[in-house]
Amino acid sequence: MNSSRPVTIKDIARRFRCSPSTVSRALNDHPAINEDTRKNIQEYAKEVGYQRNEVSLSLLNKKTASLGVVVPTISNYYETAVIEGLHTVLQPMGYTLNICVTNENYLLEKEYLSKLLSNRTEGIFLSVSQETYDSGYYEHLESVIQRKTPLIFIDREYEDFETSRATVDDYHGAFAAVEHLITIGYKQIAHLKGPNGLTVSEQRLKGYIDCLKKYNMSVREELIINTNFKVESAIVPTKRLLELASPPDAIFGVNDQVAIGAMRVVKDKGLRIPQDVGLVGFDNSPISAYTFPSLTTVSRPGRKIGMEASRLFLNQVNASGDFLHESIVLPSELIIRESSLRTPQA
Amino acid sequence: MNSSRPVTIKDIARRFRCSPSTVSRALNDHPAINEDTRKNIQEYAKEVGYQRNEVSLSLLNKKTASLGVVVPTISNYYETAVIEGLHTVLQPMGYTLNICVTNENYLLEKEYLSKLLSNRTEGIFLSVSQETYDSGYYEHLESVIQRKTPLIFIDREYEDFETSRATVDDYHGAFAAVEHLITIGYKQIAHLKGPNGLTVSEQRLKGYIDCLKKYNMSVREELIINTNFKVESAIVPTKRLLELASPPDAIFGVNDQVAIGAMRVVKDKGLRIPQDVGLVGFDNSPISAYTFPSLTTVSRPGRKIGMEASRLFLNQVNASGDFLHESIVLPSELIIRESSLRTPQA
DNA sequence: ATATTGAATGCAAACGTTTGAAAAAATTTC
DNA sequence: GAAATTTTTTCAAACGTTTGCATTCAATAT
Repeated sequence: MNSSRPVTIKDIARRFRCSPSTVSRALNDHPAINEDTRKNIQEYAKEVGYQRNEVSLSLLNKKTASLGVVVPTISNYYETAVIEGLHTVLQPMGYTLNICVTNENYLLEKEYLSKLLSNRTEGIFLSVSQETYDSGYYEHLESVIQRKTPLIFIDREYEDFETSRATVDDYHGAFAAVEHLITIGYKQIAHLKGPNGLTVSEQRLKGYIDCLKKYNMSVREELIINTNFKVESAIVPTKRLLELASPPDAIFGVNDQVAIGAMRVVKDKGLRIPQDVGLVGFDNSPISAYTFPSLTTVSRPGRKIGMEASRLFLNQVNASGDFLHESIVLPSELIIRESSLRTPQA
Repeated sequence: MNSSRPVTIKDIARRFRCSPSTVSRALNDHPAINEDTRKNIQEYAKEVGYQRNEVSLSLLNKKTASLGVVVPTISNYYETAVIEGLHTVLQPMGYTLNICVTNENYLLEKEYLSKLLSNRTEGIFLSVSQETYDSGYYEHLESVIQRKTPLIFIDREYEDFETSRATVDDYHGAFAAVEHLITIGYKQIAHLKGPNGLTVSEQRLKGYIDCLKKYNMSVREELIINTNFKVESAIVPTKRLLELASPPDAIFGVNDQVAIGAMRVVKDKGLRIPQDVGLVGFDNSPISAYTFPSLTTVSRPGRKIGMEASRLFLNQVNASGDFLHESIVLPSELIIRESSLRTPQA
């Protein structure tokens, strides 16, 4: 070991032959401290690089000013946008964000939550992992609730859980996307859906199906294929779609990544976008505006979600006595670009 | 306030009319504890949801098992890959990663470092922000050094700083990219460079220039234009390039985002890739394999960097006495795809 | 019956800081 | 010059946990 012990208030007290209390007060500009004493101590502290041990303070005050952000991944545009939003509101308030990436893994999520509680985190923002969703376990959430640590769901959620949540209206976003394709004149619309069980996947699927139904279009099972949100997971499914006897003339991807993967396959096949195949994604990731053709997509206000989630957290912290949990649903917005803009056909 | 006080070891002791020590030992399976006592206490603890207060332990043991990861952004593939690599090695060892995003902001970086030190973080992985780079300030780093907290530079670095570092060989990656373009037969190679001052920008620029020189090709100032790594920042520069009297027949982008932006502009102009304009990016981001045409790029081993950085940290922690700082430079690898593969021309 | 052993538990200090109350020191007042 | 007042400093407890050492109590050996 080569780490020298950090200098403490006691060290300084010894140096000045005074009590730790005096040093503490001097450093905190307490009025009842002699001006000279204060100056000397502050100077010396600076000189030796004294830095308050926040750990001890946390213990004393039972306040850690740290918040947990538990997400399945940080390699998506949306997740990083949410984190940015949380950051924007909470960092200036002195909170530290402890970002935990679960990789869609239940055990890891559980471990992180337990660790956050042990570390006396003051609040947790959670987007549950896919495994958690699949397994249906939620005891690890119970312990958060039991501790009365504010728990805010972001994005994905357990329907039947008593907490605040900030989510995007995936359903209407998907609905609008499909409605747009229909309006343009596409007849056979496929959906590259997300993993089963996740709210986002299911809501978008539902929007897709309901919209087809509204317009009296048949819902063909073979036009709905699973992906895992990643670009490469769209390749095989899209190929399968295009090889169908009656292939789709439009594809609605569960996110931009998947839509971009599909775009590649469609072009490889020699088909034109949007003339032969229309394409819509989801997320409005930065790159979607610069693909060729640019990608029609549904914008999710990630930053805003982060900021709203922060607000929900703060509400709960400031609430006296009983607190009613809030659900915020932000609208998503269709962004029409080239990939779906062929001249409308009846 | 509605948060009920978490149950402590003292609470349990009171309940069993025994001392806190006994409870502590019982919970930790200390051998000198009566089997019945142990079982009763453990059961009760579970029942009331006791969870060890790690804050107090941190104070007692002077160990926080938390590490700081300070990065300018998490919205790039590379950065998230690095974090994933750190995570892979350090999470299983019980370390918590505290991810701090500086948004390229010097003051924020400074604040984060100071906070991490105050929280007695046991090590810091740092990719300095652009502002820090520009300003040339580094007092905030001095305090880390002074504290003998292990500091590992990832990616960007201060050349003249006494620490360990894990970086990618940007220079040779860029060199290889440009050499490849030259070999294929491109004659006028432009470079969309990164922000001034950053090691990655400068190293790639240097690789580009040195390679041109090696092949006796002129370095045309007007073919080198700045971007900020983001896709949209490539649009105007690329347009300018293509409108030159003697436009480039190939473009080397400082990263994939920029290259993809350029790709869009080139195609909008009606030029073909790779026939009319060759294109190479940097990062091997997932999407680069699926653009149309797919993007030739230089792969940066982000995950590996994270893992190597972890190793450097662990070395330093386990070192007895004086520790010699290490510099690890991992090779980057040229990934040849469609965007540069026209049939070679002399 | 007493000494010896062994098992089980308790005591007290420690980690670094803050803070109300008490004490000490310096200053003012009469 | 003593009392009253004000200024400055110290004391002690608290936050929750662990741990070396001391203690207690019962069982065994002499």
